Order: sequence, then C-alpha cells, then structure tokens
Amino acid sequence: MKQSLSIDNKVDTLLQQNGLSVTESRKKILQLFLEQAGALAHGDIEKKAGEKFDRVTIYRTLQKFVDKGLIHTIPTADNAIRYALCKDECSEGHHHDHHIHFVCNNCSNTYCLDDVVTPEIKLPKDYIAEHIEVIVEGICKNCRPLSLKGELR
Amino acid sequence: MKQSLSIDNKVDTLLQQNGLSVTESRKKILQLFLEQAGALAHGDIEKKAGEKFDRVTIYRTLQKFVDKGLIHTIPTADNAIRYALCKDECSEGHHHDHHIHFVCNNCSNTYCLDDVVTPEIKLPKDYIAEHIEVIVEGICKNCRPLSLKGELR
DNA sequence: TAATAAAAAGCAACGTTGTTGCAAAAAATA
DNA sequence: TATTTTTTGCAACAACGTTGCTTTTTATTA
Repeated sequence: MKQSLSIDNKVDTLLQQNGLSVTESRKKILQLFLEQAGALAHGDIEKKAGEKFDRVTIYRTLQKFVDKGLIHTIPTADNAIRYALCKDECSEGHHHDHHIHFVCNNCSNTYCLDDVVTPEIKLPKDYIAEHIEVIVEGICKNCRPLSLKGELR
Repeated sequence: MKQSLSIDNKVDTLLQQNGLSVTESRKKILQLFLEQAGALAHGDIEKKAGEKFDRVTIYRTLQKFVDKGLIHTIPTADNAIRYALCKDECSEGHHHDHHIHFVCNNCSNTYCLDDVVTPEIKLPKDYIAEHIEVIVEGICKNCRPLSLKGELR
C-alpha cells in the first residue's frame, strides 16, 4: 500500500503543477499513463478504466491534458489518435516533441523513443518546415526475442 | 472536349491495368485524384463527387484502390485518413513508399514530396525498423508567397 | 450480339467515435 | 463552513465507418 500511496502523491502533484484540479478521473487516467510504457488511445483508456467513467469525461480529460502539455498526440495510419506523456520540458502551449515514435507491428504498442532525435529533412525550394513527425514501424525490443525464436505470428 | 476524352482514356487504362472493372464511380474518384496535386480524405471525395455516389461506394472504392496499390494512406494527427496516388512502382501487395509527406498549416493540403527520401534512422538496440513514415508540417510552396507578403491568416 | 456469370452499386440498418448543452456533483476558494 | 468555480454524467446528436442483401452494371462466353 505504501507504493500506491506514493504514486497517488505523484499524480496529485503532477496535476497541480499543471494547473489542473485534482479529480478521480484525472488521477485515474494520469495513473494509466504513468503505469504504461507506451501510448494509449482513447479506446484503451475506456477499457482499462473499466465502467467507472463516462466516455465524455475521458474525451474532455485527454483534451485538457493535451492543452496543458501533459500528454501529446501521435499520428497514426489507422484513424486512432494515440496519446503519450510529455517530458518535463513541455508546458501549456509549448510542446517540445523532438523524439520519434515507434509502432510495433507485433504487439501494436506505440513508444516514444526519447533518445532518437528527428533528423534534418531537406525540403524542395519554397517549402517551409515547422514541425517534423517521424513514425517508425517494426518490431519493438520486447517482441524482438520472440522474432528471433521464430515465434512471431 | 478532346482533353477530357484523353483523361477519360487514361483513367480507363489505369483501372484496367490494375485489374479493376471500369465503373462510373471508380472513374470519377480516380479522376479526382489525378486532377488534384494533394491528398484526399474520404470526406473531400464525398464533397467533390457531389450527390452522385453512395457513401458506402466511396468507402469500398477507396479500399479497393488501396488493396490494388493505386493509392496509399497517409497517417495524420487529426483522425482523418488521407489518400494519395501511388507511383508506378506500386502494385498489389507491394507499396513502395519512400517519400515523405507534407501537410500545409495554411491550406491544409497534404502533398507527397516524391523527391525527398526518408532518412536513415538510428534506432536503439533491439528495435527493428520495417517502415519509416515522415510527416512534415509547415507552409507549402503555394502558400509561401502569401506568407512573405504577410497575408497569412 | 445476346445470354450468362461475376462484380459493384445502392440501400437500410447498425456500431463506433466524437461533440455539445445542461443539470447535478465535486473541488477549489474565501 | 459557505460560496464560487470547475468538472462530471447524462441525453441527444452528428460524423464516420461497416455489413448484409437486393438490384444494377460490367465482364465473359457462346
């Protein structure tokens, strides 16, 4: 019980630091993100949170978290926006997202690879880049042992 | 009328070459892609095609086109899958997509920049890359003159 | 060219996803 | 603790996407 208490404290602090009032749903959802290495889609949260919260609350909570720079969105090819925790440098209106995203073709998890910096891209004349998003698909580190043993589906 | 006839022929040929029967809706939708420099979402097509076709037909047509390697999907951050024509090297089951995608923050158009090759990405140990997707957001070449004149909204 | 077989379109119905307005409940503030 | 502000839950709605089935169109073959 001691550990869960400390996670609870961390969650509370995080919410307060970001100017958000502390509510059950926000604590629960933020906790899900902290427990999870990868990114979460709205649907994942709905499932993991159980029957406890209204769909609308989850939508609004995610939106708030994005607005406050607590999480960021990750574009995907399958029409399901995913969200992941931001690093500390992010704050309201200032999302610093210089890492790439990795989607595993085996387990479908999405990870932020914080150590991999987005490359420079040389654009044709007359195009101006403001933001670069890199999504790599492949096999993640957790699924790789399986792939070596030929256990991949 | 001569030009539209030749476009018509091109469309017919393209469909046949890809093993698709030639129908009114497929011709119309393929034509929209040929006329358009950028990418199209399902909604765009619904609007541009007018009241002529059933929504379901458009969904099924786009799916067919993707299956046959005539068009490809582009991941986005706004939950609206966009489609763009593939180059000739693509065929059924073999989509060669080594170019990057550019989304204009002014006109919202999405372009395939065929001349810009996706860069090499150095991943952490134990990650295996199978496909790399790069999306650059910024100002496209058509909107750039406006931005220089300070006419950007 | 006409008859037949195969494929696609259109329609209806349904499920999922996301949004908005409003009253009730909970959290922050004084 | 009382009051103000914020958030929640509910209902209703709109957009997006899918599936099954019948009719129509396209392709095939004679």
